[in-house]
Formats: sequence, structure tokens, C-alpha cells
Amino acid sequence: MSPSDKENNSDERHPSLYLPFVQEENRLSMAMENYLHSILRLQERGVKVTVANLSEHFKDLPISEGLGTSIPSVSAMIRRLSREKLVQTNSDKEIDFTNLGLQLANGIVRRHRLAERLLVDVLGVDLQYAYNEAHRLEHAISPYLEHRVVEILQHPTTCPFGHPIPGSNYVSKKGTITLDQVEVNKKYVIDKIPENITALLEYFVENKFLPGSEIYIKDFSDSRGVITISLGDNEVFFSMEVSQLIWVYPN
Amino acid sequence: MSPSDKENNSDERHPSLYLPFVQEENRLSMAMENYLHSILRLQERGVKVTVANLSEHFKDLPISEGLGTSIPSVSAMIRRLSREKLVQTNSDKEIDFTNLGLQLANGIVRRHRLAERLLVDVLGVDLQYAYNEAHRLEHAISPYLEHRVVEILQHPTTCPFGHPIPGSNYVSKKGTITLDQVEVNKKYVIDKIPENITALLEYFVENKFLPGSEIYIKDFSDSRGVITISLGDNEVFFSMEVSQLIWVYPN
DNA sequence: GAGATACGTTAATAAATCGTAATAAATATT
DNA sequence: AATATTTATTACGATTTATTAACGTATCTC
Repeated sequence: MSPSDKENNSDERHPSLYLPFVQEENRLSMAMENYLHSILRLQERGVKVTVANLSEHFKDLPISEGLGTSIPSVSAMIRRLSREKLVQTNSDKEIDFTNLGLQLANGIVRRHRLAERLLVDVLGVDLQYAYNEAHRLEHAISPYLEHRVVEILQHPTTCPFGHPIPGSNYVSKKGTITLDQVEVNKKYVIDKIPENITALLEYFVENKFLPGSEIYIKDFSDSRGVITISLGDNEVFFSMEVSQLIWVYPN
Repeated sequence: MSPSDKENNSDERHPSLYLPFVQEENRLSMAMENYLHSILRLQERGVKVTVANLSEHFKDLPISEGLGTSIPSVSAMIRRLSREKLVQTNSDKEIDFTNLGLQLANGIVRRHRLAERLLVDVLGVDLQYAYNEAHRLEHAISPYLEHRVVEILQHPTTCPFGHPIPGSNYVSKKGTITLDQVEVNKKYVIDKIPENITALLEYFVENKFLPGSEIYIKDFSDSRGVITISLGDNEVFFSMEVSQLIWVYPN
């Protein structure tokens, strides 16, 4: 739905009925919201945002929901997003947000992460399902409902995976590094874990390897490519590759 | 053209069902869910379900969100729903559910009313906004999330407006009648109130005129067309027309 | 330098969902 | 009985979102 709309006053509706969601008219389509969300995620991960990378990213998403994965589909959507002045492509074919686009994308991620908090903290949803469920809910949260959720959750600053909620008073922890950069025999606190790799999340939940937990680096074997971590009574192990997805800060 | 050659349309398609807007494997499109929802609502209200009545009904909906209101649009959607074996049209042009369609429609209304309960009871959403907010959420609730919500809400049987939640253990109250059929100087309990007339709902909330409240019929003036009701300390008034939308049972 | 590969666009097509205009059929009104 | 109204369908067009196929450019490899 394009923000450009005709001024049609023949469609008289009681204005009172629109009260809590006045800006609803300007809302993007679900597909557009998903694209903006994915672009922001690639940016957060430091991946160059291109048509091909987006297409690849969609393939990895657990929920396909008919989201376009083919490169021409992505290309066409980027064209529409450009037309709506939400993104722009530079000479290097790299896609970037406009100010407006970034603002909207932040709103979408904000609602996504608020939804995750709601699901986990209030509704008792298992962490490994939170991402997918929130992915559906994020499109259904009006400004009014967002406000209610924020109040109920008492102004959270991160999602249950430790990622910052845009628009909150999040302050990043000092000295956060990925787990493949830690030193042996030191203590750290888990800051962020990846949100959408279900099998990995099950392992996290099972071992209470969650944001806020204190960990101790027991062994760091470059040769074997495995990190051994003490966590409470038991030990957990990660490959170097997985370690790069986990952020910690010194304790 | 005779109404007998119904399977004549060249619109037929494999049941492989490639629906670009489908969210999950077996899930319907949002538009289809909205239509099924509206059909069930008209049925609940005892309105004959026709293309024209559906079109009219959509105009009344506060949230348009691109929902088709024109008669040909509704006609086309009914054809698609028929093709998917969700509804059928009898010789009288009356639209009715198939078994499958009724089952899905009940699921949609169930999720809608669960969402309303969640919004009002858990998230503190004002009652007058619950319907519209739930209308968005109903499409985003997976079977798993539905299960979680039911547990958190402890198996509710009605929405905050008193309407039964399909699939719950709802038992209707004995002797429910609409407010225009009550007797003067008698006590009743409010059973159901209409859910999507915001201005009216504001009056309800303001005066605590809500399902479960006890009321006393103080005056019933046919000539003026006004019913006067005692409710706690104050009085409320309704026209006969509005009274027909409110259900009560004797106390 | 030639060929393979990756990347992005354009073209042609399909389906869902909307709209307006014209029309056919049934019903109501005068 | 003639006319008007309601009702649903058909015809046609637009937009969004997707697909596959074909085709230029780069870039990388040998």
C-alpha cells in the first residue's frame, strides 16, 4: 500500500473509529515490512546488502510465508521500495536505507523484539519458537498496542536473545566481543545469542546458556576449533564458527 | 443463464494451491480469513449471507485494510472460496459454509476472541479498541501460540464482550433475550454487548455496563422508544434499536 | 585473452485482490 | 403490464507479489 493516497472525501467514515491508530493508513504491506526487516538484519550483521544476499537470506528464514526468494523478485521489490523512497541503491549496487526507510525498519524490528519479549516473558513461549511467532506478530502491532506492550513489559531494552530494541534506552555493554575472541580462564557474561537457528536455540535453552548468564572459558583449542565453557554445573562446547554468533562481555 | 451450470467457470485450478500470500502451509490468505470471519458474524446475527450483505458489512468495518467492499469483488472472492470448498451458494444465492469452511471460520473467530481476552485481561487494552486490535492479531496466531494463550488465560469461554469462544466449553445462559424484550422492574445480568461500535463501547465502559453486571429495568417507554436502566449508582439509557444488540438473562 | 561464474535487469507470465462499467435476472412498484 | 430497483455476474483493468527465461556486464580463473 503506497503512502500516496488520493484525497477522497466521499468515503466518509466516522473519524472517531480511527482514533487509536491514526497513522494506520501509512502502513506498509507485510511483504515490504519483511524486506525492510531483513535489510536491517543484514546491516546489523555487517553483511553487504545486495539483491543476491537478500535472496539468499530469505532462503535461510525458517518461515518462508511465500516471501520471494528468487533474485528477480527481490529486484522488483527493491525497485518498489526505491520508488517509495525507503531505500536507495548506490553505484556499487549496495542497498541502503533512506532516512524514512531506516525509521520504518527500526519500528519493525522494535515491534518484533517487543513481541518476542511479550511471548517469552508473559505468554511463556519457549525461546526457540519466539522468533517465528514474533515474525508473524510484528505486522499486527499498532502504535497503540505497542504502547500498551511497552508498559506491561516495563520498558524493556533488549529482546530475550539480548539484541537491543530500537527506540529503547539500550546502552551497550562495555567490551562486548564474540565468543571466538575470548581469553581462556576468564569469566564473561553472555550478551547476545542468535535468534533464529532453532536447533542451536534448543541447546541454549537446555543448558541455560542465555543472555545474562555468567560463563567461564575453560578451554580454547584452535587446533580442534572448539571452545569449552563452564556454565554452572555443566559444560558446553561450540565450534569457532558458531562462536562468532555469540557475544559476551567481561565480568 | 441457468443456475444449474455452476462448475462452468474456466477459473478452475489445481488443488496444489499456490497462494502467494499464504502465511503457512495450510493457512488461508488474510483476505480469505476476513471473509470467513465476516460470514460467520452475519450468520451469528441471523442476517442472510449474500454477496450484497457481505459488501455492506465490510463498509461498516472500522478497519478497511484494503478489504474489498465492492459487490463484484465480494462475488469474485466467494467464487474463490467456493473453489477451495469453503463455502457454497444455494439456489437462493445464500452463501453457507461447507463443513471445512465452518471449521476454519470457527478457528478464526476463536483466535479473534482469544486475542481480545489477551488484549483486555493481560495487556490492559481499553475495551473499545479490543476488536480492531484483535482483528489484526487473529491472523498472526499459530496453533502453538493459540495453545499458549489459552493456558495463560486459563481456558476462557467468552470474549470480553460476552460472545462465546468457539471450541471452548461455553454453555449459554438460560433465558437470554435482547434488551428490547425485557420486563420493567426486573433484574437482569448483561450477557453480550456488541463489539465493534466504538462510540457505543465508550459509553459502556464509562458506565461499567459490561457482561456480568447486574442491571435493573427502571422504565420501558415504547412511545419514546427509550429504555431506562439502573446500574449501580447511576442510570443508562438506550434506544430500542440499540437495545436489540444487547443480550441479557434474568437474575 | 577466453571462458566460466556471479549479479542484476528485463520480459513474459500467473495469481490474488481490488476497482468500475455494463448487463442479465429477479423482484418490487406503480 | 410496464417500469424501476435490487442483486449478482461478466468484462476489463490495475497493483502487488511472485515465477522462469534470456541477456547483458562485470569479475575471476586459467
